[in-house]
Amino acid sequence: MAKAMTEDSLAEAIAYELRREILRGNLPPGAPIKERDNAERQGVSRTPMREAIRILAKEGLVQLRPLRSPVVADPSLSEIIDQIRVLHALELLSGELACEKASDDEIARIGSLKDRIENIYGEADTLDVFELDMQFHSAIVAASHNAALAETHGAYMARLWRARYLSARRRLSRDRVLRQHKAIHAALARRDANAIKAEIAAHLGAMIANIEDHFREAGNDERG
Amino acid sequence: MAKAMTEDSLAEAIAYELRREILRGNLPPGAPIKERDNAERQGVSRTPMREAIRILAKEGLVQLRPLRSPVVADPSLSEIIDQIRVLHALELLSGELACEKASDDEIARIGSLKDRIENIYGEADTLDVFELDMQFHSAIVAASHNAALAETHGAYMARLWRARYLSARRRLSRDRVLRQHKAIHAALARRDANAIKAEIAAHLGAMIANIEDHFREAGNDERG
DNA sequence: CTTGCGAACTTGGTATACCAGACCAGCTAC
DNA sequence: GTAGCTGGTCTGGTATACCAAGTTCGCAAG
Repeated sequence: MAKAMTEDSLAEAIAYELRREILRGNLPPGAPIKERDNAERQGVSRTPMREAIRILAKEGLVQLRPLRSPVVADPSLSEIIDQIRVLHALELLSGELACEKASDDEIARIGSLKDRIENIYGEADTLDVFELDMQFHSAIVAASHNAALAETHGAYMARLWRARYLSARRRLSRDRVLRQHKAIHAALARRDANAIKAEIAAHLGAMIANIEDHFREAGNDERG
Repeated sequence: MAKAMTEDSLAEAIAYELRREILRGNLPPGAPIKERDNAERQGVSRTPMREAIRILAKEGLVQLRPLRSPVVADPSLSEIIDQIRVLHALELLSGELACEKASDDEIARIGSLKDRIENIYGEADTLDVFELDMQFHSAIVAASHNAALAETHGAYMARLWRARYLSARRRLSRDRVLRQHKAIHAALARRDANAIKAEIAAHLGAMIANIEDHFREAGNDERG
C-alpha cells in the first residue's frame, strides 16, 4: 500500500495515518484523541490535527463530545448493524446502476480485483487484503457512474472498516466471501440486476452474521 | 425557524448561517467563499470560518478546490439526479424500516406534520415550508430507528435543499406533493412496506421530473 | 503592437498564542 | 469525618501571525 503523504493537505495525510492507527487497533475504541498530545507526537501543530480529527469524526471513526476529548468511536453491535443496513442499501443501488452503466473495461477490472483478492487472501497482511476488498467494492460503485453514491459509499466503507476487519478475521468466512465475490462479478458480467442484488444481499448478510458472532464471542464488555 | 446561535461551537453556527445564505440564494452557485472576506464580514476569525466551510463542503453545498477559493456548489442536472437516486435508496430503506419499527406516536406525529404542511403550503415563506417538509421526511427516517441512516439522510436533504426548493416552486406539483405525503403516511399507518416504497418512489420520481423541467426552462446557462 | 518576464497581491495552509469552561485535588470549616 | 469550596491544571475553542504557492497585471524588450 502506497503512502498517502502526497495528499493535498497535511490534515488529510494526518487523517489517513490516524485512521490506520485506529483500524490497526493501536488506538482502541474509547481511547481519547487529544489535540495537543497527538499533534506533538506527529510533529505537527494543533490546527491540521484538529482538522484531521474532524474528518474522522465525519466518517464516524471518532466521536466528538462538547467540552471533552474526542474519543475513538466504540459503536455497539446494533449501531454497526444499522450502518451495515445503510451500506447494504447503497450497494444494492450501486449494483443495479452498475449493471446498467458499467463499461466492459470496468467489469474486467472488477474481475481482476476479485482474482487478486483470491490469490493473496490469507497470506498478506489483513489490512492490505482489506484495502483490496475495498477496491473491489469501490470499483463496483465506480462502475455505477454516480459520484454522490461513490462518495457516501466510501464514507461507510471507512466507517465500517473496523467491523469488516473483525468480520474477515473469521476464517470460516473466507471461502464464502470469495465465492460471493465471484458470484457478484458473474452477475455483473451478465448485467443481471436481480442476481447482483441477491448476491450483494447475501454478502452483507454474511457480514452481519460474522459480526454478531464476534460480539457474542468477544463478550459484551461494557458494550451497549 | 429558531436561530441556531445556541450551537455548541461558533463554527457550527457560522455553518448554519452560511447554509441559509446559500439556500436563500444570497450566495449563488459558483460564488467564491473566501475565508478572509467571509470571516471579516461575520466578525469572526478565519479558524471557525474555515471549519464552517469544511462542514458545508462535507455536506456538498460548497466545493473545495486545491489552491483556489472554495465556491458554492453548482451541480449539474445529472449530478443532482445522481444525488436524488441516493436519497431515494435511503428513503426506501427508511420507509421499510419505519413500517417495521415505528411507534404509534411517531406515526401520529408524522401525520400531524403532513397536516401542517397541507395547511400552510402556498401561504408561508417557501423556506419555512421546506423546513416543515424536511421535518416530515426526517420524522419518517427517525421512525426507522437507525441513527446512521438518519445522519446520512439529513446530509442529503441539506445537499438537495436547493434543488428541492427549485422543484417545489413549481405550482403544478403542489397537489401532487400533498397527495403523496398523504399516501406515504397512510401506507405507514397500515405498516405496508411495499406500498410505502411505491409511494416514496413516486414522490422522488416527481421531484426528478420537476427538476428536469426547471433545468429545461431555466436554460443550461453554462451548466454541465 | 505583441510577448515574455517578474513583482506584488491574493489565496489557502500552517503554526502559535491566548481564552474560557470543566474537572480534580486538597484544604478548610462545620 | 465529611461536605463544600477554591485554586490549579487540562481541555478544546478562537484569534492572529507567518508562509508558500498561484494568479494577475504591468512594464519592458523585441
